[in-house]
Amino acid sequence: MGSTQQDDRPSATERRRGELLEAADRVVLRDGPEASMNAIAAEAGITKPILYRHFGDKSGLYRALAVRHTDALLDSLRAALDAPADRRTRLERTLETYLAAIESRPQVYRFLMHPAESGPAADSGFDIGRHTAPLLRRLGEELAEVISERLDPGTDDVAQARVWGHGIVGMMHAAGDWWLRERPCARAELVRQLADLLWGRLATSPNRPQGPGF
Amino acid sequence: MGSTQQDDRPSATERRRGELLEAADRVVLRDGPEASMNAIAAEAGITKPILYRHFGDKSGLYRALAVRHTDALLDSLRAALDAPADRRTRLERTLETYLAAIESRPQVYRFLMHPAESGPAADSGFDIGRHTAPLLRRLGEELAEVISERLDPGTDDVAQARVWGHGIVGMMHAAGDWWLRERPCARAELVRQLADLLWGRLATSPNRPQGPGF
DNA sequence: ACTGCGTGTTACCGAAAGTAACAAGGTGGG
DNA sequence: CCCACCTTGTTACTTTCGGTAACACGCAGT
Repeated sequence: MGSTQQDDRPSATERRRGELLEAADRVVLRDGPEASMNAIAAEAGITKPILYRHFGDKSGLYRALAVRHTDALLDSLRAALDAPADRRTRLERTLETYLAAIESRPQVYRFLMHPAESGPAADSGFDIGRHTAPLLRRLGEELAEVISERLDPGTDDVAQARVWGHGIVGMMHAAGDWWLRERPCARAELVRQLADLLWGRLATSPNRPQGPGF
Repeated sequence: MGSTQQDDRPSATERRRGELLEAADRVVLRDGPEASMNAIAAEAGITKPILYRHFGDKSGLYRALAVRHTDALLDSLRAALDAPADRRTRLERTLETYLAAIESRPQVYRFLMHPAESGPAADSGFDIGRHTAPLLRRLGEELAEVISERLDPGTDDVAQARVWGHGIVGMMHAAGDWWLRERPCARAELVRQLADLLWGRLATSPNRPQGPGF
């Protein structure tokens, strides 16, 4: 507090921190989320304690790393989500953007979804989902915002927007995860089928003629 | 091989294994997924090497544990999914069942979703999602089966059923995870809103009158 | 020149996964 | 009767990794 410097340009420390993050990024993308702090330090050309001075602990480093990628992905998704197009087109573009992202850089995707912060925290309280990637939560909230901005609030509760936001994001995530592993179809096909699902096709599809009914 | 015994009743070894699993279950539900093998062994009244003889390694133990709970949950979900009722009712009952399960035993839920198997495997290949809980995959396949059983296959590709299965499961999971953490509404409310979403309400809801349009 | 501060080091601690190597108890075959 | 054999159990060890203490260099500003 009280620094006369406006610090618009990064201080030396901040630049160093950025360099360390880039080194960490290289290692994590090469070795996966279980990369050791020693390996990261070695890649950066230094030793462990410096990492700890900058990031506190491993979770801190990983959080900083995740924020970077998450911000980048969120930016491109926001663009697709806010584009001036009709609802269905925007949905398809957003799905497309997400799937293209996870397809082109699966290691990043894997890291973001599985931070694997297995700290010896010995937390006695069961805070569910402390390990789940914050990316999905942020995305869900973001989408909820867009939904409640665009949809008539009289349509239903405002809470509906948040449920839908998280629900849709979860659908996208799970389908994307499965698709990335099994590659059962082209990306465009997946996009269309998910959009169809959200467009109410589940409700209107006919039953099998001779099936178990309903 | 070649045992004349039909081994319908559990052998002594299998019974022991079951006891160990129950002890592990107690510890994991008390301490979370980061419970140490020592702690589990202590709870079972024995020492580590025995656990390793029975389960190979920590992942093995956790897998065995997860299979138990997953099977139990899948059984109750199958019941709701296959019940003789109309499509919407079945959907709502299934959502209800799932949410009730994760609500009543959040520790089990947390364990199943975050196995945290951080083995020193040093796998050079990036098999995405090796860490994700198999529960969701199994559930997705299960639902896909039900969908393709019941829906007219002429409606669209058979592949559609799998996309929808995984997508719907992901929606349920993400919404449930968020709901469990924030508790923004009653369970029945959440069920209704998710069902509405899948019933095409996203497509038919009107825009805000003065909003950004579309 | 002295005082800080940020950067860097080596050397260590503690916890946890995983692994010998060895001991004890029961069981069937000679 | 006794010996091999299998299962259960132990103690004691290695390795790896997250995290920390203590110390050393370089470079501002006063």
